[in-house]
This record gives sequence, C-alpha cells and structure tokens, in this order.
Amino acid sequence: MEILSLKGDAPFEIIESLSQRGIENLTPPQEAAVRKGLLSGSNMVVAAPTASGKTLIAEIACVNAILSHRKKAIYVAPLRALVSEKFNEFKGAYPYIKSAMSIGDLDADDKWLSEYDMIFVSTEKFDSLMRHQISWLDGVGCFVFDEIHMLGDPSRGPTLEILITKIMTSCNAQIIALSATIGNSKEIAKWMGAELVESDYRPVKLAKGIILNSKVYYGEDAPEESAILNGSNSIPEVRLAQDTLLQKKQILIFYSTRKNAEAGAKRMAAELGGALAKENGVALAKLSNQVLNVLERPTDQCIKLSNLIKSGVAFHHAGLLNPQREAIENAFRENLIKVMCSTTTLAYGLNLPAHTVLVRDLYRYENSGSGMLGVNEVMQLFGRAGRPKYDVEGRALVIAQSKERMEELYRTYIKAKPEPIESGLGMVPVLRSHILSIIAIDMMNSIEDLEKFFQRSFYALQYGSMHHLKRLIREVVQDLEKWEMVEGFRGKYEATKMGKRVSELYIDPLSAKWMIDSVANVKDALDALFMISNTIELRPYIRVTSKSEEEFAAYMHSHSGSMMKEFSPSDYGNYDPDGAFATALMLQDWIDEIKEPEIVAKHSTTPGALYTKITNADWLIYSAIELSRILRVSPRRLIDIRVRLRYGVKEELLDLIRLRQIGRVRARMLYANGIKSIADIRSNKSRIAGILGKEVAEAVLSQLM
DNA sequence: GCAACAGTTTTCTAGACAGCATGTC
DNA sequence: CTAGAAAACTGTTGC
Repeated sequence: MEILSLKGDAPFEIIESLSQRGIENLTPPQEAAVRKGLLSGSNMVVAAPTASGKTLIAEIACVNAILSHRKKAIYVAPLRALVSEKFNEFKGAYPYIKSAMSIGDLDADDKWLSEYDMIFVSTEKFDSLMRHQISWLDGVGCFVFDEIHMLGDPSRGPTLEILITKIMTSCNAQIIALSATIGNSKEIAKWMGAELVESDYRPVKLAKGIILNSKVYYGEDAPEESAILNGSNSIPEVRLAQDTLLQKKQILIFYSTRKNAEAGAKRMAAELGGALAKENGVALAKLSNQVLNVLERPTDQCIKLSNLIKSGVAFHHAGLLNPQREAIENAFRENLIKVMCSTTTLAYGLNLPAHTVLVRDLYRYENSGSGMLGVNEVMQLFGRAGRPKYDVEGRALVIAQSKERMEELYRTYIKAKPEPIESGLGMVPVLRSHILSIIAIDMMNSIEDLEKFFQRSFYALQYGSMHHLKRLIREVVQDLEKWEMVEGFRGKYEATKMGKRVSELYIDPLSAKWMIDSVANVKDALDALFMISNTIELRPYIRVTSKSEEEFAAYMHSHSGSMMKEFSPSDYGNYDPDGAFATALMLQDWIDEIKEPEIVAKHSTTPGALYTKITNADWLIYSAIELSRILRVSPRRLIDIRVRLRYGVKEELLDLIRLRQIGRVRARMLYANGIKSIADIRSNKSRIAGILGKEVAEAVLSQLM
C-alpha cells in the first residue's frame, strides 16, 4: 500500500514526513492497522516482530491526534534507552511538534510537560506522574504502550497493568499497544477493547536453525542438513564465528551469565582475534584505550574489556560502566567490533542487530520453575538477527550436542508457538504500592470501588474470578491502615499525609514503614546506610561474604537496644538483612573515599553495579529525609550522608564540597594542603591558585562574595 | 615430607525502573 | 526435571 493513499485521512504532515524519510509504502501490519481504523481513533493491539514497522503505526496515531484533533499524545516504553531513542527519532521527523521526554535521569521539567504535545516517558515515570496528579491528562488523545508483552514480566508487568487500567478507567483516548509476537494477543486486544493486528512480517528474512557439530540444520518441517560452517575450530560457537567472519559479517552471542559472556569473549579473542586485530588495529587500539580510561584508575574488568577490544571482540553486560557500554555499542554498529558476547542486556529495546545471532545458553538459573528459556524469550533474542540495509537474510541459531537433542530443540524453539503472557497482579507486594497510590490520588476510596477498579484489570479478565484478588485488596488496605498511611471512616478511605508522600516518593510502603520505624535510631553513617539498604529498592544486594557476615553479627551485637531494637525481619517482609548490610558496607567504603577498583575488588562486584547502588541509595536517602521531616525527626545527619554519598567524600570535606567546581578530587587536594574549610579559603586566597590552577581558583573565589 | 598435578565436588549464576534540584574532572 | 565454568577440595604420584 502506498503512503499516498493515506491522503485525505491522515494529516498532510505525516505523508510529507514519510516521503522525506524515503518511505513510500506501508508494511503489511501498517496497512492492516490503517484499514482497521487507526486514523479514526480505534484502540489497537499490534503484535508483530521487531522492525516490522510497529513504531510507525504508533507515530501515525500520535501525529493524527496532535494535528487533526489538537490533542496530546503520550508514548510509554519500559526502557529509558528505548524512550530516548524514539524521542530523538520523532524530534527529527517532526521538528515543529513540541515534544518532550521525561525519564528518571534527564528530565524536561515535569511542570512544563503540559506545554508539550508529544511526550515520551518510561512506564514507571508515567505512573509516578499520575501519582503527582498531572493536570493535563484530559488533553491526551492517544496513548502508546510499547513492548506491552512486558505485562507478563513478574517484576515490572504489574505496574504496567495498573497504569493501563488507570488510563482505561479515567481517560477516553485512543490506546495503541505494541507487542512482540505472543500467544494471547487476542486476549490483550479484548481487554483493551481493541482491534488486533497480527503479523509475522519482517523486512529482513530470518533463518532459524540448529548447529550440530560443524553443520547447520534449517528446514521447514523437520531439521535438514543445510549448510556447512566454514572454519577449522572444533568448538561450535567459535566455528560459527569463523564462518560469520569469513562472510565479512558480525556475530552476536547470548550467554546466560556475565561470567560466561566474559569467558566466551576471551575464548573468541584467543581463537580468532589475531586476524581482526590486523584488519582494524589502529581504530581498535583507540577504542581499547578509551574504554580503559573511563575511571581515574581502571578496575580489573576495565582492563579485561580493554584487552579484548584490541582483538575486535567485546563482552556486554550490566556490570559495565555507561560510557563503556555506549562505546562498544557504537563500535559494533560501525562494524569495528565483529564479535559481541552478551548477556540479555542487548536483547531488549536497543536497536543493535547483527547478521548472525547465536543463543549459546538455553538455560537459566532459577530458584523455581523451568530452567529452560521460554519460546518468547528465545524469539526475542533471535529477533536481533539481520541488519536492515546490510543483510538480505539474518540467521539465528542454537547449538545441539546430539541428534536427539537437535530434534527436541527443533520442536521446542523452531516449530513452537509463542506462549501466552500471564498477569502477575495477584501478589501482595505489588498491590501494596499501587493500592496506596489509587487511594492517594482519590481515584477510588472504598473497598467496593477498588474492587470495581481491579475488575477492569487484565488479571480479572484472564482468570475470570475476582475471588483471590478481593481477599488481597482487603488484606492490603488493612495493612496500609495499620501503618497509618490510609485512614478509614465509614468505609471511605483517604491517604494520610504520610501515605500521600510515600506514594509520591515512589517507594514501597513496606520500605517506608521500615524507615519510619528506624529513622529516629540512626546514630552514625553506617546506621543510615544500613537503613536505606534494607529495602526492596536497593535489591538485588551485593554478595554476602564471610567477612561481611561477621561484621553484621558484630554490628547487631553492638547495636542491640538501639537501631535494631524494633527490627524483626518478619515485620518488614522477608528481607535479607545480611545482604543489605553487605551493601551498606560497600556504600560506607564509597563515602570513606576508597578508590573504585579497591571497592569493586573488596566487595566482589562490578563498577556498573557500584554506581547503580549509589544512585539508588541517593533516592532512598532523599526519601528517608522527606519521611523524617513529616515525623519531625531532624534530618541533619541524613542530609550530610546524602552529600557524602553523592560526592563520595568523608565528613571532613563536607564544607569544601559545597562550593561549585569543587568535587571529591579538588576538595581532597585543598584539604591535603591544609585548607580545610571555606573559612580557610577566605584567609588563604593567594594560595588557592597554586593548588587548583588559575581558572578554577577564580571560579571558586568568586563564590565567596 | 611436600610439591605438582589430576580428578572430583562445590559454588555460583540477568536486567533495570523510580524522587528531586542543579552543575563533577 | 533440564547447565556449565571456575574455584575449592581431595587424592595420587614422584622426588
């Protein structure tokens, strides 16, 4: 279908923008969406593979709402990287539409969002905006929910489900839901009162197959020997990499753990790194150096990654630092890095395809349930195969150890149907936070209203019964009342001041309860760090070592009677105080100015994890400060810790750090030179330039007026 | 008696969202 | 119910 046939139905600007971008025809799913009423406001569920043009369907609906109906449009996605990618694309395509992005990191000021017509947000951020009772919700004409199969994610699905239910019960706008191929897209469409567009259209063909020894088996109905892997190596994954490199293509390999990914990368570099190094030596050396010097002093992991890059190989997982991640992602896009060994970080959102994808590990460690990856998960990984514009066909493979195993894998993954996704709403911890938020914004305020609300959830549709949910609702409301976060009067519930604030701070009510109970007992930095660590938000904790366990025992002993007096694990859910304490010890090293490589080694963690924890700790300590204000407990001590946490400095530098242009390094330099406070700077003005350099000294001194 | 080595058992395991108010080297 | 790499541990050999 040509885009010109949209003339008359769609705003002129859409057609103009599409042709400017060289898009002349609609893909089959796009055409189906238009036919089913995309432009006349119908709700729509689009279930189709990545890169089938789902985004354009959403784009058309949004621009239509904005330009034809003078309404706002909101795009919601589960990953910040994805939100920011779409935001930038949209800004480029429609520079005259006022668009804004609001994600945790880097925000357009929330208050000004009302001035924008196209708003890009993450799921949780939008949920948070709803908790702050945004005024402009009525003006929204179109909501887009990208990657809506996240509904089935046990940890983050419920938030998405509640958010959509909130939207459906309180707004009258078009809803567009974009999903990967799943087993029950019909059910989702029914839930949202939406038209269903289902398609397996892909712009680049995908060959799914299985490796057995040195051969690849594809096949329509049964595995047939179809190709021999060129190369000499006997290890299947290395052989496949050789074959891919001989075709001058790139390979992306998925492993189940970080350790496996790193070990895999090392093996690849050893087996076939020489040739790659020769080809792009200079550029690789430059990248290698860049990755090495991200920190003041490189950690073991930085050195490891840096060395591998010299061979054109990289590993990728969440333990990397952001600048490193970006650098190697770009290098892979530019075809500089040829072999990428990754955990599932690269599977979602980010557009980073490769000609060949190998899912090497088909299992995953889990405490409960099946250890094999599900069909949907493997298809998500497979979907990364084939680069539009560069490849006619992508290939996605798994490895079999035997002929029998191959047939089994063929049935499980190549021929299998995608699984249905299931609502994860039926659990107390997720309900706690959301029920409080619903009461706090006065959306619903009786048990009956809450039941009505949840009647509209996907859970209720899927399980057909509200029995279980009704019991949980009562249980949760009772808890919230006991914790003085809501107050009931004649069956009507209202949030208390504390409850309202807890909901806005976006922390779990149980975490809040723990901090409320313990904040008055905080005597020193470690108490504060332990308090904020012992929450769901700082999970997963870093590894507990025998040493941290010992220190925890000593801590408990010395603090019996104060901090821990009221602490009983059963009162605050099944938290893990050992892990929390280990995490607190790591944060303590950070605010004691221990250098990153040492912290990382001592607590057997990664640079990436350290910074994630510091960022999250900052949010929690801010929350603790806010809670203590409501409790009329002095937050002074916590405010000091917050500054130390942010800059990673000891208490003695707190005064100096208040100055702009002075961070942990310069403050320490001044201190070492005997300048210990702002007053010292005042009385030693002439010496400052000698310590900090002329320009910085000027900037610092100008602040003393 | 002890180092070097080979075989065996144990241990360990992915990712990433949120608040708020401005300016690190 | 399903894995596999690496560390820790154990036992054997050789001097």
